[in-house]
Amino acid sequence: MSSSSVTSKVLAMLGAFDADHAELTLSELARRAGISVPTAHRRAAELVEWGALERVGSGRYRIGLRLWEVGSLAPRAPGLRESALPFMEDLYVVTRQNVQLAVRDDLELVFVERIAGRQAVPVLTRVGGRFHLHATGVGLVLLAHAPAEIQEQVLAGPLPRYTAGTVVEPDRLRRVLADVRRRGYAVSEQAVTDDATSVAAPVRDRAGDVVAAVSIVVQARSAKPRELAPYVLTAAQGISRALGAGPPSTE
Amino acid sequence: MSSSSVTSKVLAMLGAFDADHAELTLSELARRAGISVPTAHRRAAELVEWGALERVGSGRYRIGLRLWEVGSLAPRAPGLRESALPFMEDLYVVTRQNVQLAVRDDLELVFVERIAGRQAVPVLTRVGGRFHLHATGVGLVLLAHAPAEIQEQVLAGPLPRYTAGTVVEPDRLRRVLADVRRRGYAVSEQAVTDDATSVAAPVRDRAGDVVAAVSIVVQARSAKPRELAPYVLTAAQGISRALGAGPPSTE
DNA sequence: ACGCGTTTTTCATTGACTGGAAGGATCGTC
DNA sequence: GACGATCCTTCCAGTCAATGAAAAACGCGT
Repeated sequence: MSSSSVTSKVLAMLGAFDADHAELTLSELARRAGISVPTAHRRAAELVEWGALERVGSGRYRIGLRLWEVGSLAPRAPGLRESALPFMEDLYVVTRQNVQLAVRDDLELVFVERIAGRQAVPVLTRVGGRFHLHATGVGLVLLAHAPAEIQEQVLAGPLPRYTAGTVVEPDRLRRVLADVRRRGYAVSEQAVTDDATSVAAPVRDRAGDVVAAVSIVVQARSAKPRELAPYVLTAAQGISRALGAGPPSTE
Repeated sequence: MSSSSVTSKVLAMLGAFDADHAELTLSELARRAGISVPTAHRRAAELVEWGALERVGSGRYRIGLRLWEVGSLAPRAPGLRESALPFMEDLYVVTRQNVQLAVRDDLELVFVERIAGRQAVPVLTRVGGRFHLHATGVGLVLLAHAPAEIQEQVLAGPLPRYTAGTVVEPDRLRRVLADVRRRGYAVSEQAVTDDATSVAAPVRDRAGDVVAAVSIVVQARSAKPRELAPYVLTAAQGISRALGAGPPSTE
């Protein structure tokens, strides 16, 4: 795909938006997409007409409802979320803590769903957002069960440090991952923020492959991972069953 | 936008997918998008490389995770959902029934969020799906508060009938809409399926405009709309407050 | 009214795009 | 294994949609 094709330019325009740049002027959009202003203007007009972009009163562009609608057909995120939500609800009702669901895409995780009650600890995640695999509970589960070449690529770094508790030494992370697989769930203690601990478990599909991870995120100072794990594992098993997975077995 | 532009063809390809056609062969994709097979093949390759489409083992195409990620930035759906979810959770915990959030796009509603416990009545909605405005609870709320020209267009029909209870006569629908505005909430009794009744209330933004509607859907035979309304109204007011709306006032 | 930055339009040029045709791949049937 | 049908992938001569520099229009602040 050459960066001179129309499709690549249109996609670059869609990719110009992120959580910190949810609204863009035409000039900003052109600059971030790496194309000329008149070209961005013309392509934007088509995208607006179709609904992929919307233009607000100030003349700024933002992502449109239609794009989200079409994106809602993606089986790996909203489709998965549909199956997982009842079990995540149950987990939320029982624990009243943040419940999260994530999938792996290449070397990163993508947050698919999050249930956050109003008393829950603040988390840095955003549904639809991406994150590194090596620090969060869900990330550790996804990494521990990822193909070997993915694990090697992640372990080859860079592994950013978020807190003093983030595991960034490859050898140590390897042992953490082996522990996740042996134990059947992951604990991430103050590895992303100093006040949060998460417990995560793997979600499997019909073929038995780990396709997602579900977790709860609690206050670090009141965290009791060993007590929480059965709840998370139960939710993960429920979701797995909904995805057609067989009964859980020891790995 | 001419149907001969590249952008329109790419968008037509994305639009070729729907809930009943979540996976498509190249030939189906080309046919549904109205373009030639070689053109679809080339554009699909670019879309796959970027992540907007994914290709599965059978060679079929489906919507890709990246498109959903970008779509998650759309303020009118997932952004709104973020603010609404805690209040919807509360409503779900109290009622244990289906909770839905929808927005209006032109002459239709789009379901933005749905919380469905496992004991709740089956509903026909899909997050990201569209529906007519004149039958569901959320649709009636959105229509009742829509600009006059939108209301006139919807009332001009066609108004499909789903059940014997669907209001399809324009004069009668007008009175229903006036009732929704006067009362402050909408009741849709067996208007979509024979076994479901929904109670819906308006969600307002900072400017006081109705930007969404929230509802619960319950079994028709056990429905008591007047008892349920306060719960729905409370959730709607909570969401409105989260969106920056002022205190509720009599309309 | 003026200056400046942003947006929108113009237009000659051309490179990206096109689809019919050909070839390859897959699958089911005999 | 041969054959036919369908789908997928590539080729290529011709076309036309796309391009960006430049100009015009617009909006805002002083």
